[in-house]
Amino acid sequence: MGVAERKAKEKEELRNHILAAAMRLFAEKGVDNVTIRNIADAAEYSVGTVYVYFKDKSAILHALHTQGFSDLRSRFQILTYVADPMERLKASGHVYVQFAVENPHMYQLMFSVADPIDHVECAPDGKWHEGQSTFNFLRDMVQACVDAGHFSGHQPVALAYLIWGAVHGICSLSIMKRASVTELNNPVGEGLTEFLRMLDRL
Amino acid sequence: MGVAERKAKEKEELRNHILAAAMRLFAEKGVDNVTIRNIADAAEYSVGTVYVYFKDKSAILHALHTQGFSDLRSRFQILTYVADPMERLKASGHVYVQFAVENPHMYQLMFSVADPIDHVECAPDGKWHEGQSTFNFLRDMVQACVDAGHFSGHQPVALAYLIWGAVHGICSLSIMKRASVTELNNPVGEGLTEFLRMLDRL
DNA sequence: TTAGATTTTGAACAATGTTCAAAATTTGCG
DNA sequence: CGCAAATTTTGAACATTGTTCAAAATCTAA
Repeated sequence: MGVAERKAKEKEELRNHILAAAMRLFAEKGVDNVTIRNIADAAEYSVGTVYVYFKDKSAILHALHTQGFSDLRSRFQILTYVADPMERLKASGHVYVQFAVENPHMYQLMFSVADPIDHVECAPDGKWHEGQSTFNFLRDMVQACVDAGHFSGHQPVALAYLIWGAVHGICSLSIMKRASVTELNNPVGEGLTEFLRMLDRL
Repeated sequence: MGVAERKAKEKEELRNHILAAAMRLFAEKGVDNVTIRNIADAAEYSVGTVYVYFKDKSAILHALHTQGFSDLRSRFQILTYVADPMERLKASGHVYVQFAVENPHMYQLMFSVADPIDHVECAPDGKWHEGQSTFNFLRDMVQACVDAGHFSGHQPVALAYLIWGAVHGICSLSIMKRASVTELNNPVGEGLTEFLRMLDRL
């Protein structure tokens, strides 16, 4: 059945081709300014073909956001080589913030757009694996810090959520253009510095 | 000129009438699910009339978000009576979180939707007064804490931004349905507890 | 009363997500 | 190769959105 195989591969290739075109447009123009017709044009296929490979626009946005989490996780992967858990945790803060600042549109899609989660909720599984595995990585790092004697008096999982929230918050406010009121030159960087200084004392 | 006065009052009343209808729909269905036609229907006027009183949809969303900030600030007002600055700061965290949890759609509009800021940027002034005055309130509270001997080694404005970001982050992740992966019963409440515990030690 | 000003209307337009019958292409077989 | 069936691709068509604007309806003032 060599033909069936080749066909399957071609289908997958075209799907990726459309996705790549969507990603290009999207990184440049942001979620709100990409249309299905844009994507079809960029991929050099018709609108109908896009709908053969993706159920609807939410499916495309979900696929893109999945790539974003994949990218973020691969950046975290490097941190495995930082032995001290507290140093690893702080370094991951820098990695996270850098990812957000470098990919604001992707960051917005990953955390401030309803579509990807709506798509997940309608799936048979219903679980948000992208977010789950990323949070687990953070939770385990925090637990390693606790095991190393840090964060006494804190509840590890809740603390992990707070850490995520804090770093997310300073990125999100900046990306959503709410940080200008601080009149800081680099609110994200300075905010992170303050947070890491706090963590260091625990 | 009694007539001109009455006319002016009637214009303002109709504007508020439309806004009130928009607010009702919006609090119930969220930003993404309210259309101009919905608003016109709810206000019992035609689509065209809505456009007489508001330049475009962004103007409506901006007006709504302004009411949200007005509500939030009036909640903060009560805290003026908490004498100890550290207690005041912590109480304001609870007030902020409660506001967000009680008004998720409004919170989303205030911090995770581009429209209000776009509208501000196109205005003659160009400054985001709603956010500015709210941040100033927080900045002054943090400064009062510094004056009372807290937060040594921290930069007040950057710290204020971090505090805002942290509390915003735990609210935002929850409201945008990204917090389910923590498997915490009450991620917002537990996250805030962790944060206030951290602040207490500084 | 009535002419002019003001307010309100809703049909019409462009842009969007989505569908689907038909056209174009590819496959499998005699 | 030739050709029918299966597959893939197409783009016209539909519903819904934000938005505009000439006309209708209403109100004002003399």
